[in-house]
Amino acid sequence: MHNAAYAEGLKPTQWEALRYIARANHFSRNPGALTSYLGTTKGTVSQTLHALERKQLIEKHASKNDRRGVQLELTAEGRKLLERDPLLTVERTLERQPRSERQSVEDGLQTLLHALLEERSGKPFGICKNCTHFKREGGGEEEWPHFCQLLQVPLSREDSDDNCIEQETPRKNRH
Amino acid sequence: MHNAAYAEGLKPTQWEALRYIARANHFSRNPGALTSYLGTTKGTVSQTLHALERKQLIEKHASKNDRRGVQLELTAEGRKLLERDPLLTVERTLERQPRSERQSVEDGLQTLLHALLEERSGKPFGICKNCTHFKREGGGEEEWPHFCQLLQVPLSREDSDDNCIEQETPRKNRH
DNA sequence: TCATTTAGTATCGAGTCAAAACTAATGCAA
DNA sequence: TTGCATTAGTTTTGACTCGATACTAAATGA
Repeated sequence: MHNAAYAEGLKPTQWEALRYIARANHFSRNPGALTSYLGTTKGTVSQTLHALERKQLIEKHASKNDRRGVQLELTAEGRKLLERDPLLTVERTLERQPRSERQSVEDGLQTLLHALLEERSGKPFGICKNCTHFKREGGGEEEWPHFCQLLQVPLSREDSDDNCIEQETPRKNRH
Repeated sequence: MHNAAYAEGLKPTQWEALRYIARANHFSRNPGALTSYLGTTKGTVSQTLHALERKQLIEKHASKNDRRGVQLELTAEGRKLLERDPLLTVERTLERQPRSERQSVEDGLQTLLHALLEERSGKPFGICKNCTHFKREGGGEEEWPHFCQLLQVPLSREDSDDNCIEQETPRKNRH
């Protein structure tokens, strides 16, 4: 898999960053959140983003609230390249397995991931709307129907379906 | 896991190479076989081995039969470092799972590995003594009890238990 | 108001990656 | 036996990752 991740002239980390941006909600679409997701350093991420920018796969915009902040967005080209993501092969292979077998692999890997994260004191990312801070229909407006009680901001439908760096789920099976 | 593989001042590839050398039988303990295992290029492997040599974790010896060849061996230090292999964490985590769950993860990943190898036209490596060319008790001598019918050479007990680049198993479940 | 914190960039040295050019030994064939 | 192709491995180059360190500029807070 490491090997496959050198496809299309990108490096493994560049693929990871591209995937991240595609799936992160807009609070999480910045260099800082990506740094925490990748578990690396700000400097490295800055360079990776610079490389992706040169390849015209992403764009950097100024953040609205914070003039230091950078908002990351995929370009059309970036979105298109993700259709040839080498990781899709894994997905397709898994989909060819019988449902029960696939399920047990997924469960096993999920457990492994959480154990590894705990040991490395990393933070799991998760879908916004599964979060303890998510308040359905708490936003009021049509375009921003939901609400985040942690950040105290209304949420769009898209934000709710994407990954968030602040996501917190009540964890079962902790030991 | 990618992240964890930067432990102990080594890079992911250096760990892979170290592990490989530790588990390969002596026909396979050379730069060429490692290149094929890693699915990369000779040049890259040459540099990685050079780095490991500088760190005194491996040694290069002249090959007996072929004066171009290089025989790779772990140093005592290299062997010792492998006891702190970051991948051992994964092993230990898996061992904490119930047997049935662990088994299904292993089966799933095995399937995934073969599918991926096939797609990338890579060659699976395997244990020498499970090979179609392996002839038990075909060597005659005490120190070299077994025999490889492909390479036409006697095999030591250690060689038989290790991975071989030439390994071929009669595959079930091919589709 | 001024010091601290936070968000991100720039630069450094070690190392990976593929590609290409290289050396030296081995095989093979006329 | 010569001579050429093949094979094993090294070296170099340019783009890039990685952590560490030093930096800039904006935000925060006492």
